[in-house]
Amino acid sequence: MSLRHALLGILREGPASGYDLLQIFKVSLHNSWPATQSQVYTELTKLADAGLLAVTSRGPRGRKEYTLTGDGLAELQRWLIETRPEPHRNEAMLRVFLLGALTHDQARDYLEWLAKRAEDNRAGLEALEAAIDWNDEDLRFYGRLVLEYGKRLQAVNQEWATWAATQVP
Amino acid sequence: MSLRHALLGILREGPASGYDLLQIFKVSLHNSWPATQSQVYTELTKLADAGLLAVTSRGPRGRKEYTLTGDGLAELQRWLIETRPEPHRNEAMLRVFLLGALTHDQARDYLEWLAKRAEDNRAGLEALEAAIDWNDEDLRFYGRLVLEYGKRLQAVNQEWATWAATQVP
DNA sequence: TTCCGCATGTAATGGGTTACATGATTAG
DNA sequence: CTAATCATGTAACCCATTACATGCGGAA
Repeated sequence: MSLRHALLGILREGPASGYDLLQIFKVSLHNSWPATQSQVYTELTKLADAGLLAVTSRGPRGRKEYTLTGDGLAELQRWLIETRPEPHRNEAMLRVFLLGALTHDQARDYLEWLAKRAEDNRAGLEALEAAIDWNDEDLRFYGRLVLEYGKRLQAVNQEWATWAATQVP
Repeated sequence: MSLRHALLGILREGPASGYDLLQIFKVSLHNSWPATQSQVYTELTKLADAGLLAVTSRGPRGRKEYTLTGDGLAELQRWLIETRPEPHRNEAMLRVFLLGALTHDQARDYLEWLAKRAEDNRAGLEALEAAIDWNDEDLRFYGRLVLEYGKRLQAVNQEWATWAATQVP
């Protein structure tokens, strides 16, 4: 259950509405933790019911602004300290594992597509880096580390996929 | 719905029981696509009902051996050719994003733990590589590519996490 | 006044995890 | 005989995705 903690974490920066949070998910968090509109709104309601968030103001069009409570911050810290991430699924690699079911040409196509996607992703991250105005806040600081990771990861993805395509007979 | 295709793909190598498949998931596939016992058995039943697999023999203790059908192979190929993987969630990075909620010491601990885990994973992959007896079959060939990817990925993970830990004030 | 963007909510469905439940066979 | 391993199945719960459904406010 990590969406919950992602929301608590973003709200640590300051109050925001569900709509605001969705925009943040679209730009900064999309690469590490995608979330849908439906999911965000239902989770916010649950978090407010549980007392981890509070509705602190209401605006036009039914807009509700949520603020992190003391309990919410405590839960976020507990989760970060007491639990550790599980290794995650990698569908791209599962597919490589199964490529023996295709012809060599088809397999090579897939690997070349992976290389291209990695290159596109890398370019997207460079663009994001240029677009963000970096203040010295905590989230910006750690966001920078995540961005650096993304760039390194996409570089490896691209190098590996390019190499792998040459290995197919 | 990828577990379905993972099962079809493994059964392309030859008939196997649910129990056999679980062992394969434990050793070879655990890193790219973990699956639970419960999930494997229910999915096998569904696949047989759909005609993508057939029960071709029965052994002691109710053992059922499943064989890939023509329809099953066709579905596997269709999935590999017509669909492409979505980018996946990365909980480890989500956590980095949220580390501003902790003290610098606690954040550094987490990053150092990540580095250590990457090192352990890498060692595990080396051991796996040494343990596998490599025949020249398709699945072995592509399995080798996946293994190479795993090693490169863990190397980047380790380098990045080690570097990131030094960046924390 | 019309369209776009803001803004929220819910229902159906599917996949994954945990837990429960059972029992046969074989090696020591 | 007894423990470990082989072997399968099901129910409850949670999370995520897709689709449906609604409506206000501001800009042109």
